[in-house]
Amino acid sequence: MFSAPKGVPDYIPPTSAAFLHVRSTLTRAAELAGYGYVELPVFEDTALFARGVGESTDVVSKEMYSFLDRGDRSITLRPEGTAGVMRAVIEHSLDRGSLPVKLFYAGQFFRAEAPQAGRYRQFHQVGIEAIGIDDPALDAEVIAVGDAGFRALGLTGYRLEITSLGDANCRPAYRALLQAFLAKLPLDEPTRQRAELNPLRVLDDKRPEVRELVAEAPLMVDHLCDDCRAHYELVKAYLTELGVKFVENPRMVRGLDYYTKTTFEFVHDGLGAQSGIGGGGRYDGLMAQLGGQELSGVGYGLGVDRALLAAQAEGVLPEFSRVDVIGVPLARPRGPVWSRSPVSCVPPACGRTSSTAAGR
RNA sequence: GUGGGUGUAGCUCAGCUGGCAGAGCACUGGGUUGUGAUCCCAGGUGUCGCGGGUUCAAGUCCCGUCACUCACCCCA
Repeated sequence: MFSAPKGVPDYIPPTSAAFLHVRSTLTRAAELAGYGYVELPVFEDTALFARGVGESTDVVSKEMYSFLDRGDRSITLRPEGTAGVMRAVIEHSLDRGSLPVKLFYAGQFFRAEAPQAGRYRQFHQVGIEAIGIDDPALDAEVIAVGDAGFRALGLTGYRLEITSLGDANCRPAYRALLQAFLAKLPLDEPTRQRAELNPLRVLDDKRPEVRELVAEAPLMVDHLCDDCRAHYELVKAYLTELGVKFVENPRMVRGLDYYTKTTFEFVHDGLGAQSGIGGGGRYDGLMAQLGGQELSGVGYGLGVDRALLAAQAEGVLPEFSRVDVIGVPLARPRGPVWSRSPVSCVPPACGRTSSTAAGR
């Protein structure tokens, strides 16, 4: 007997109806905000992700599904959406029209991780990208659209965390400062290596003893350059203006290298260890890095699978009825019976009769 | 990759200290009924994950193995 590959979910009735509901609710929020749909390939040139996401990230270094195609080209099943959207924008010169370019997508993504509650090897995201405008108002808009999607689902048990990661001006100096701080701490070897590769991640350590050690560590938000600081302050002001509630989390970590300035995450506590139901941020250097113009961008990815789990945990999903009408035969149907009814309808099945019909 | 938990009917699960495999739901057939609803009767429900071992006797105890799962890690 066959079974689905490890870590890959099947959505079957009745849960599949809820899955569609969640996905369409999240995409609807993007449509309502004026974003245009892009349908992009599920696999791309491996180098696109390596360069876009960052060679040193876990996603690229050990979680990609890569293979050689028949022409010996290295192909990778997409682990995230932004790099592919940037590629398409550049390839089709969308960035040469009016800015910002506003796009959304929905689909499957793949990461070869150990499966866990809310973490799958094939998972589903709905994402948006807004490209070409530096204005912090755009950051606030993107965040608000994501928040609106979750709210439309009926979710209330999540919080929005935001912070700023600085940019090429201020982050390198901060990073050196943090590494110098961490080097003086009595950390175990794996953590020491993490401090070397991605020092921010150490700030996010779950172990209480480590949290205590890094309690006094310098934070990026205290070392932002003037430009980044002003940007961050405006994002917060705009969010407040939009009525979007948020909390600042200066220790937030994102898994992709391209983020600059604003980053954010939607966190839900009802899912188990994998609490992020969506996240995103600004990525000002990415377009240029992938061979496009020097254009900024900001976007998010929302986890459909996790949003579904969250909605189930909160009990906010509507009842999904597969059919509105059931046809009952009074005599044995003698051929195919198919209803053209505008309501969903189960006609009497061939080869079956009710005991009533059979008895008369 | 490293730990913990769980593998028994199609599904959800009982099975206490070794002693003949069980319940509910679902399913099939029949009966009642102007529903394929409800109710009643009858019935498949099974390599007890797999392989060894201990024992007169293993679903139960021991070893191994595989799968699933949760957690670390990482993240949507």
